Amino acid sequence: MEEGFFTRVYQIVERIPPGKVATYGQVAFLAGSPRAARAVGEAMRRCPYFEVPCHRVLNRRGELSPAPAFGGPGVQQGRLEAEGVAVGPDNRVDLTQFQWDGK
DNA sequence: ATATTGACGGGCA
DNA sequence: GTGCCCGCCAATA
Repeated sequence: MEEGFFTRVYQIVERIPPGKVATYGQVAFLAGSPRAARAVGEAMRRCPYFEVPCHRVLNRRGELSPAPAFGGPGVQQGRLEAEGVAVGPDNRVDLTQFQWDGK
């Protein structure tokens, strides 16, 4: 019963606890395709359900996704800070401190 | 069916 | 540490 690669990615993203963030590569790895980070980005861009905390998924550098894609500047940053994630002045997060362990 | 795109990752300068 | 090139996977036109 394969519901699609996207659905699997959404399940993993929903597993990310508040106050933590994950990289596209990590989600792709948990999804079963460690090289499908790009496909994960597409899934996040779609974000069909609001239950999917796509704002917690960052790139390998801990940079937040393009603000326009989130409906406006500061949206993703505001959500992360509201959960306890410190966002730097360059819209970056310290992955060494906030990256999800995957458990 | 093929071609192009896209919220990416790793390696090297 | 940042920036550029190439490669990977899945979805869309």
